Amino acid sequence: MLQQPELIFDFASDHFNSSQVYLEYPAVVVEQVPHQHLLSYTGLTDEQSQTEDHHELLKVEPCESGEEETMETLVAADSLLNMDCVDTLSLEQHYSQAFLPSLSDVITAPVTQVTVSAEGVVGAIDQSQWLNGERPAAQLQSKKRAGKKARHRRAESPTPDIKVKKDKYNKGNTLYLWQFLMELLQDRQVCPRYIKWTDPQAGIFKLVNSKAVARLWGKHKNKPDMNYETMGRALRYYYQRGILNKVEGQRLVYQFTSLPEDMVYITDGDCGKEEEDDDHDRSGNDEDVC
DNA sequence: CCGCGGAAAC
DNA sequence: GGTTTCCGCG
Repeated sequence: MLQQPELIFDFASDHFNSSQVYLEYPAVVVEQVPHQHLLSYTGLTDEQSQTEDHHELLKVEPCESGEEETMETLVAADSLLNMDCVDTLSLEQHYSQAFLPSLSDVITAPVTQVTVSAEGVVGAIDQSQWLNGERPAAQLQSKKRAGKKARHRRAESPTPDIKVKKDKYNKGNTLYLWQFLMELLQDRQVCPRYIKWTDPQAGIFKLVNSKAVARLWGKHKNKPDMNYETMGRALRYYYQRGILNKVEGQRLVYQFTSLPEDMVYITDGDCGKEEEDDDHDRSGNDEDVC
């Protein structure tokens, strides 16, 4: 019934260990980062370094029936996306570098509408990598998790130690736009509402509320003037990089050329349903969307 | 409003 | 390098 916070922490730290190496250092402050929210994106200083704003914004109203995208919901969703909860933190780890070979392969696989993901499940840590393929794949990864065994003490020390990771991948909070969109696609706060799959298995999604998505993106990047026109340009650059395709004829509809191994798909018909393979007792945080 | 890609800045 | 910003055009 109750979930042990220790487990969660263990999960988180273990997770980090598997792909990151930057938490070896004792408590060295490499550099001061001006913005706290930027810091918290690193996922290490999360619990302590939350700003007050986020505390309020965190408690999101389950589901506002209003179709209008209010600023509150947007911000709240954003904060939920980027920090504060372990689940989303672990999500970032999913976006290492690899891609699936191709979507056609995925389609042939007996994939159901709902794919189980490792988030929140202690023990399913190792599937934080994507299947590797031979896309243009601007990024290639040889092997992450070398024999590094950093053990991470997650104690509530009153001294907020600031760590800045200097990894080759994903410096700081640098979620790429395509990663960010995938996060959105897996977040019930925004998925059916602002962005949604139209054909999950084909990687086709629609920016139902382009304005809202752009605003979330702008918030993430700290670009208050972000809009769909600008974000769309970035999206269009993905064409030539083989990350995205445009679904022509359908406005606001794009397609990922490849998908992560353990994407959690949220579809319309799947509103109140949770996707869980095990029937573990769910802690009482169930709040259904819609 | 959406979509496109060149160009340049960041 | 990955956008961001701006633009002319469709």
